[in-house]
Amino acid sequence: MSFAETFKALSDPARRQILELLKKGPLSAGDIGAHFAMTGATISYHLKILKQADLIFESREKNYIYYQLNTSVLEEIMLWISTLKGENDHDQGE
Amino acid sequence: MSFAETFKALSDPARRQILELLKKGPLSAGDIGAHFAMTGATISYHLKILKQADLIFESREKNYIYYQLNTSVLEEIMLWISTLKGENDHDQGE
DNA sequence: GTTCTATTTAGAGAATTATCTAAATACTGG
DNA sequence: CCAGTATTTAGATAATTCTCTAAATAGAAC
Repeated sequence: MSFAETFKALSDPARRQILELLKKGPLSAGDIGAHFAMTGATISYHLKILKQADLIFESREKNYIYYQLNTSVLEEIMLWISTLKGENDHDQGE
Repeated sequence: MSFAETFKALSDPARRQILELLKKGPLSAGDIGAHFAMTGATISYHLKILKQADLIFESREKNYIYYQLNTSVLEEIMLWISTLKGENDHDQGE
């Protein structure tokens, strides 16, 4: 939810990779786990953190939980970085 | 230097605040420290991490070390986030 | 309702990170 | 060179984070 939470969530390589996987479309927790050498429990832990940071959301279907990228929070991060770069007032980077 | 390093560096609130302070211009380590309830040693620790992530650079003058924002790495982060959002091929967000 | 599959939660341990105090380094200016 | 100020480094500790195993929950399908 908070800014700090989002940055923290993005700070882990595994979590960033999960986001990259989800870029192509929704995946179940199991599908995601198949890409990593981690137990399902650990994947679940990372998914929880991404969820709390609002970077992903889930939808349940049949026996599975599908995870999906939520891009709206990324906008906020972009804005923070832009502002830091001094591109506060104008919307066009140079 | 690496991507991972940059995100890690950005994940700490104090370090983000340091970057925000530096937005207005160069500051000495002491000046930066004056804004926080931390010892100088801890500030130095955070500065080192920001430096290693290439988010700041230093220039020595007299008895002081001045720190300054380095925006070039921020571009890379922005790009990564843009790509994640699916704005890969076109440079104009919608 | 029992069993099977998918996922999460709980609890514990190892690794990493943030912080402190004390000491070291670096530079200034007499 | 000596004394003073600014900053970093070293070493220790507390807090946080990542990971695991084992157990719990949720739903599906028979």
